[in-house]
Amino acid sequence: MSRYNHKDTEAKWQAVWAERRSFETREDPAKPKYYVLEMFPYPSGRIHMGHVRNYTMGDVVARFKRARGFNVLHPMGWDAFGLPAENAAIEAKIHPAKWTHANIDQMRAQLKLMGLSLDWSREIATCDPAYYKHEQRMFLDFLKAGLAYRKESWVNWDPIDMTVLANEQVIDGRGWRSGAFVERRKLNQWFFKITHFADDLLEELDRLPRWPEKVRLMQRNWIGRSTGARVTFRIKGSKDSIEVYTTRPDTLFGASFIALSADHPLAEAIGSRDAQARAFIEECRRLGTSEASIESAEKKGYLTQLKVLHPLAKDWELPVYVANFVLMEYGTGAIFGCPAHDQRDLDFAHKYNLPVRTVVVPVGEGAKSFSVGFEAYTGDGVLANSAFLDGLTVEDAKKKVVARLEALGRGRGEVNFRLRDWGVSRQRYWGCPIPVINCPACGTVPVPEKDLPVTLPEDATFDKPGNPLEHHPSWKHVTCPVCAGPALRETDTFDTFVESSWYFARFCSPKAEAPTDRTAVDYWLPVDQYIGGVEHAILHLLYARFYMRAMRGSGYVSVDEPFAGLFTQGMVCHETYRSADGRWVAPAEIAWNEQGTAIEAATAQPVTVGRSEKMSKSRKNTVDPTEIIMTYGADTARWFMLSDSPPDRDMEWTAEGVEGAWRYVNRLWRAVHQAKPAMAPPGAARPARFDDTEQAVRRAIHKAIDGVTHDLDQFRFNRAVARVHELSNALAELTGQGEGQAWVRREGYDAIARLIGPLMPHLAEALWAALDHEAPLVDEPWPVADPVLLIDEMVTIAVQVNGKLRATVELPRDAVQAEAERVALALPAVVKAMDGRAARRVIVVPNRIINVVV
RNA sequence: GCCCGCCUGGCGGAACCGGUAGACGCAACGGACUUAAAAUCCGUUCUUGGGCAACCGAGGUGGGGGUUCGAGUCCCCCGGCGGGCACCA
Repeated sequence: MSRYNHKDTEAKWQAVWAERRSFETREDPAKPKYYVLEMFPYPSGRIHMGHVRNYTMGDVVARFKRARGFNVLHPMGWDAFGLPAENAAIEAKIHPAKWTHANIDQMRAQLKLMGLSLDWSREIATCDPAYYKHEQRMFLDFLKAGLAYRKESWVNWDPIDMTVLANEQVIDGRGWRSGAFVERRKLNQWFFKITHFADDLLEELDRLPRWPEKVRLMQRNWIGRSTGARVTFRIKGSKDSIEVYTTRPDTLFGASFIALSADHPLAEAIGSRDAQARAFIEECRRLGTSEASIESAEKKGYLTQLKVLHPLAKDWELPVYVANFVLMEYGTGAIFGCPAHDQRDLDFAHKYNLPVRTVVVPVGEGAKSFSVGFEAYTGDGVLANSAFLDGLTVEDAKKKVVARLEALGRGRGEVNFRLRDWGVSRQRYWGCPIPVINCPACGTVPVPEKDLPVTLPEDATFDKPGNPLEHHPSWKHVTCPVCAGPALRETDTFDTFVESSWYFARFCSPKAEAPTDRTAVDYWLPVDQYIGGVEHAILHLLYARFYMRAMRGSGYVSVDEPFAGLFTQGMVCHETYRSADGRWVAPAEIAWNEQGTAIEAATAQPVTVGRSEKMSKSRKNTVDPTEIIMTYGADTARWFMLSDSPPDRDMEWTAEGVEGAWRYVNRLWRAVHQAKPAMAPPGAARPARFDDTEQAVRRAIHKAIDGVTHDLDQFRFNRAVARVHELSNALAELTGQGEGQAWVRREGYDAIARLIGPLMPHLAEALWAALDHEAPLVDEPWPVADPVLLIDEMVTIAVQVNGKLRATVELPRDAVQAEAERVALALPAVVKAMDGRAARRVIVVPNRIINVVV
């Protein structure tokens, strides 16, 4: 027996799979399909451990489902547009396309070392015109369908990246990528009308049972549906009125002011003739999103000359403020303030000496005695001081007041969403060009389909800030397809989230003439199991859900929901190391001295060991997957990834852990070779009888098969790994030479090879071949447990006295209750614990526990 | 501030539907093999008391309370950690 050689073995089996085209897939209506997809990577240059974890999990699922008879689609591609390529162009003077493709080549080679069961014939890169031309074509469809539109709007402007960001890309007032404080600017922007599907996107979340509840909740909150009312306040001495949106129309009689957003048209109108108002509005805008601490920003208002009339009471006038805390983008951009029942309104009222009228009284409090002090009352209760609403519950009052407003023509029930339309314009080169032409005579004209794709000019320059497409001398100058006059091409490109919103559909028919081939997408979609990081819980997953609906509307697919199952994996973490002068030190540069303290290998100086954190370049606590694969092999890396930590939780990468996995790989290899001399040949006839030891090991084998099957079905990879360990420990107990043992040994090691097939595919193949099987394991079916062996004949039953364990007893399975009780009560330890007292009650849970109560 | 999740040995974690807490791995310690080391193999390891021992007892799943014959698991309160949203009317 030779030592296990991971390099030769892994290369050999990868070549075998490639040669047999084991993972190339076609539609086959005769077989059940299973579409497994991991979130495709951005080609940053090198794969990292997060990728390894993600793709290992996906590969386990793909190989497992394949063995269980599914026609499995498991593709891979590249999310290839994006800023880093452009930054490389600026910094390293290399063209984004060249940079991107070089990275893809390198990462593909790295991924291939992992032995993933991918159908590489379907590989796509989103920066390829053969991909994005379909995106452009679908955009034209969306435009026709009214799902894409352009509007002048306030945008989040990233002054470093010199581009617009979606709301979702602004984190704590900073650009998600550059970290720069975001400014507010008014620009003409393209939008996708995601709000058109707001209700549907929300409701369908309830029909995604195989999504984590956490993700569904996050999307629910993000969509933010609220039920309320739109109320019209007439302006005193004018025909005009102010519309407000409220979720608490029941508190209308507690109103003491109206507040307008600084961006409200009426506020702007006031500003145009009132210098003080104008100054205030400008102050609000400067604040915008650019201050990190909106939270601490003071609530301020400017009192206008306007008065409005209460819609439900005679001669009740309310003052109108312009306020810095009212958002134009939500509701109507105006609110009515009810200080008694809203904390922010209460603070505002105190600041500007406005009345506080309590109109909801908690149940059990007297209407006279209860009043609001410095804390607004937002709970449930009964209406008071509210005319026709008095005595009603909040719930009933809402209904009644809305009915009254509707009858008077002063308002109506309305639903609002927090969700905003998706701004997709980016002032960047390395993205998909938006296929429209702006003609001074004809306005916005779609690029005719025959002129697609609109490709990026290759000779763009990256030496000055801003959009290279805008700077390009000729690219944007075109003739209008309608009037043939001079016109300008749209120089904005799509947000890269557009490409990732439909790539999974393209994988079904990656070479189709049209964006999709209906036969293919109807066969494969939806994705049965999608796997990726929880950081995409909102943006990517919501956009993709929107996109499927839009694509369905244009006839490209017949499903609304792209991902039937979703699994969000945890992060890969590692200890951090810092030198005395504060530098981060990479794990590869760390050594341990004789006292067991960490030192920097190069300088022999001690380093401080910090807590385990997500692997990141900035903390330098990364471990290079390729180096691990070179040293230990892909199977070791995969095995360690799957061991110990549940896949949805963060895991810690440790050198000891990898070593442990490596030892196990070698132990299994040795065990099979040592067992072989006393092992029945494949397909040997089963002996007529097994002795107790043999029968016990057979039980262990079949329980392992059954357990691992369930574990893999439920993403409990760590448990599956533990079960394989248990099985190999059990097999090691077989030390005899007899015919029965030889047969059980065969059964056991065959089972192990099959069970680790999805987990450590190369080692599994090598063991399978060493076990004298001719055909490769990759085409072998998944083992099936013998149900007879899953049931024990004898069971160990715990015996408690007053809930405390006193003894255990071996009984035949399904023993008669009375018999079990008799045996238990006779046990010396039980008799002792009962101390002469009579049993008041005996609880017998069959095959499990007996509890004697005295 | 609002919403959600989590808390089990030295560590990662097991524990089906409320039924023997600590599977499996890591680490540590002891031993075997070896001139020695590595590798490998065997054994021990929740805490604590008693015993030469096999063993016998007590306590134990963040803290407190409750439901139950029985709670890591269910309920209430408190604490800690993590995540999401955050002027959303």
